[in-house]
Amino acid sequence: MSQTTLGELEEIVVMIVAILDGEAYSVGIINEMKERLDREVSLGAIQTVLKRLEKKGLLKSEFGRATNERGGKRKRLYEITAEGQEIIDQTREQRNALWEAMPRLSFQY
Amino acid sequence: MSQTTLGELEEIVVMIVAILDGEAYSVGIINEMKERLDREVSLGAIQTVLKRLEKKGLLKSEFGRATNERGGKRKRLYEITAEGQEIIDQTREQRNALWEAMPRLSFQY
DNA sequence: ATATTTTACCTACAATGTAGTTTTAGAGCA
DNA sequence: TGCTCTAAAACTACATTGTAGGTAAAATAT
Repeated sequence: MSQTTLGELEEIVVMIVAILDGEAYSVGIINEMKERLDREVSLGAIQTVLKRLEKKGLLKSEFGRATNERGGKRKRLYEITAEGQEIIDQTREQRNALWEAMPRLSFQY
Repeated sequence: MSQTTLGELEEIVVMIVAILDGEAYSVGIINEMKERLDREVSLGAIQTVLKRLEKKGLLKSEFGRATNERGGKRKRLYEITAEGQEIIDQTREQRNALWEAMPRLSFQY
C-alpha cells in the first residue's frame, strides 16, 4: 500500500473512537455504533479492527484503571492519533467533493 | 448480509458512475478517479467492482454503440440505480452525523 | 476459594480490493 | 478479405478487510 487506504468499517471505528474521546473501548464502541448508526457488530469483529488500526498507526491504546463495576478485565482504551485524524479529514474532503459533483435526482424514491 | 454494506472503493465507484452521468465505463472511471482523487486503480480492479455492484443492484449496464475512434470493443456503459442513489444518500447522512460529533483538534498537523 | 461478570485475545472464514493475463470486437489498410 | 493495430471486456488469482464464535484472563462479590 503506497497510501494507507481505509476500509469502511475501519473508517467508522476511527470516528467513533474520536467521538468517545478517551473513553473508547470495544464494548463501548459497539454500543455507540448501535446508538448512532443502528448497526450491530460483534465483539471479535471490533477488536480485530481496533488491532489493525493500531498497527496502521491511526489509533493508539493503553489499559485503563480497574473500574468500580461488578467485575471484568481492565478495558483497553483507544484514542485517535494525529495520523488518524489527518486521514479522516482527507477522506471527508474527497468524499464531499464527489458528493458535490453528483447530479441530484430529485425524483428518486 | 442483512443490509447491503458498501466497501470504500465500491462507494467511490458508485459516485463516479453517477458523476459520469451515462458515460461511465471502465477506462473512463479510471481516468475520473485519477483526475478527482489522484488515485490510480487497474482496469481489472475496476471491472471486478463494477460487476459486483451490478450484481448488488446498485448499478446497471448495457453495451454502448460502437465509437468512431480507431478500434476497440464496444464500451459497457454503467449507470446508477435508484437503490444505488438511496444507499449513497444514506451513507452520506450517517457519515456527516459522525463527522459532526467528532471533537475537532485545532492544533493538529 | 469459588462463582460470576466483563472484556481481552485467538482463530477461522467470508466479502471486498487489487492487478495481471487473455480474449474479443471493431477500424484501417494492403 | 485477410492482416494488423487498438481498445476494452472477461477471466483468474491473490491480498486486505469484515465478521463472528470460542477461549482465556482479570476483576469483584460472597
